[in-house]
Amino acid sequence: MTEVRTRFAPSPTGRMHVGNLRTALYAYLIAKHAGGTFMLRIEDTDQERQVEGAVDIINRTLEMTGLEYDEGPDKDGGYGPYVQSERKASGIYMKYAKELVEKGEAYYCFCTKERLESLRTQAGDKEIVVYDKHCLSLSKEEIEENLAKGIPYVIRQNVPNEGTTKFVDEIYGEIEVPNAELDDMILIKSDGYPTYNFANVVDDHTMGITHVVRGNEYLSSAPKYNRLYEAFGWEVPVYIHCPLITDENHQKLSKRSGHSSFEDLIDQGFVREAVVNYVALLGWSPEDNREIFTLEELVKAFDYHHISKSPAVFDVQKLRWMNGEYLKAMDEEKFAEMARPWIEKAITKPLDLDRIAKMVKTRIEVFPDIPPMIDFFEELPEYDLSLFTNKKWKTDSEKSLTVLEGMVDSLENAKAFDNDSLYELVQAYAQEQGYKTGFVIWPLRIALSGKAVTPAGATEIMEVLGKEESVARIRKAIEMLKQS
RNA sequence: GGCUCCUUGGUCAAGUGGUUAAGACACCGCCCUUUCACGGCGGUAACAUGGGUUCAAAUCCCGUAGGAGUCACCA
Repeated sequence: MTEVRTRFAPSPTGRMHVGNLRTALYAYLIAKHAGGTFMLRIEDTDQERQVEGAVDIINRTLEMTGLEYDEGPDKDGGYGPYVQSERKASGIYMKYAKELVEKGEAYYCFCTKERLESLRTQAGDKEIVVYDKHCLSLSKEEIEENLAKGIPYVIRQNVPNEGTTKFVDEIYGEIEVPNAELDDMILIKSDGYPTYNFANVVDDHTMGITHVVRGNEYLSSAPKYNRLYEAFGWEVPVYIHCPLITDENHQKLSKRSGHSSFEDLIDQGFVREAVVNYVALLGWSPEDNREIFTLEELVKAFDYHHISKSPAVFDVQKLRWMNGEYLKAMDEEKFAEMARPWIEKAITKPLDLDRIAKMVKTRIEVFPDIPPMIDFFEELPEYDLSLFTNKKWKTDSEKSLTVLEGMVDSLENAKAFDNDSLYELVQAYAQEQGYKTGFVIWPLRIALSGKAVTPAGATEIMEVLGKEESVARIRKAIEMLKQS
């Protein structure tokens, strides 16, 4: 059996959205699962859409996600160059295009933009152009003459209007389309660059790609590819079209519609492993019911035959859950380090930030959840006295006042101000008074944090806050309660 | 509009002729708990639709409906 070779072939036009990322992931997994080669090829045939620094983004994203390629622009594996503009310079595309012209599978076209415009027709809510093969009838002499005159030209694929073309996709099975539907697509543009479609076929073949992994949006152009492979007499690779990833409105994810790129997600506080893990599960499922996978585990488990056909909605909710799982499983030091900048957004005082990180670790899903959760450490927020009323603990402002007044002195005089000692103190007081512990804890929490929900118990908050601040906050609560 | 693909709970999904139609997220309830969270237990909720084929259909066939993709000198 021949080695499996897959490729990720992005065009450098900006940030990488999750659909792209998943395509890259699947291509990587398919290659690695089979012990094959994963390649990066840069498709920069559109000179106008180039975006400065986009190649860096691609590299950075692949590096961050762990999708290490075996061959690429900076890693020659003998199939280079790996950048299409460099391959174009060698004349490879033109050479193959001319070969097709020789075979009658392609032809020169000198039509002007204006003439093409006149072919434009309305189709539903869209305008489309179907080329009318006008230049196919040009004689050899006319073509020579036009070329000699330097009239701009393109080379188009010649698809007959009769018959049908079939192709086989590993996921979708056999698909057959009428040739009349297949436009005579441009192979070589008037600037001499190949189009994506043509460069793809030439490169995939010359670079030994065995499995073409790409998005479902290309499904309808696959038959044209097949015709090209057949015209050249090349072996058709295995096609694996991945189902679309859509937003909650079932529209294809795209940069243009403002959908999140991988880097956006990282900026939003997701961890890279969680994003990769989540994206792997959009459109593919393992044989067992497992959901949490490292990249290595995905490599082992990934069988592309289990890729599904129907589009998948990108569900941020579930990504958040998964991210939370990753945070919980993360080791403490690493979490503290990653959480640090978010903690510092809310806290400038010299508190025990690692301790706070620990509190927050099992209670958040993404890092941005942190600041609003802990801001009370920095400064006691204004709060409503109604917070002192709690049904479960059967307490209210009046009872809270009693409790706080009953506790404040012993807290002030406490020798040890750590969590355990404080808890003992609270418990002792509760027992002595015949209260439930929660009945005492509740007012303390409110007084200390001004919040009904805190990332830790009252005694732990006191430890972090320190005696002075804690007592001050409790006294303040007593004042407020008295006044009301 | 033509062509192509898709259609199991709100979402991701298992399921390939016989199942009480898994599981996860979300939601709800209970338990645990120093609140919340975590964790544990439980619950609501699905085979788009109409015809076939078959003893038997979520699974096979046909139609219908709905959705999506695509129809550039963009990829």
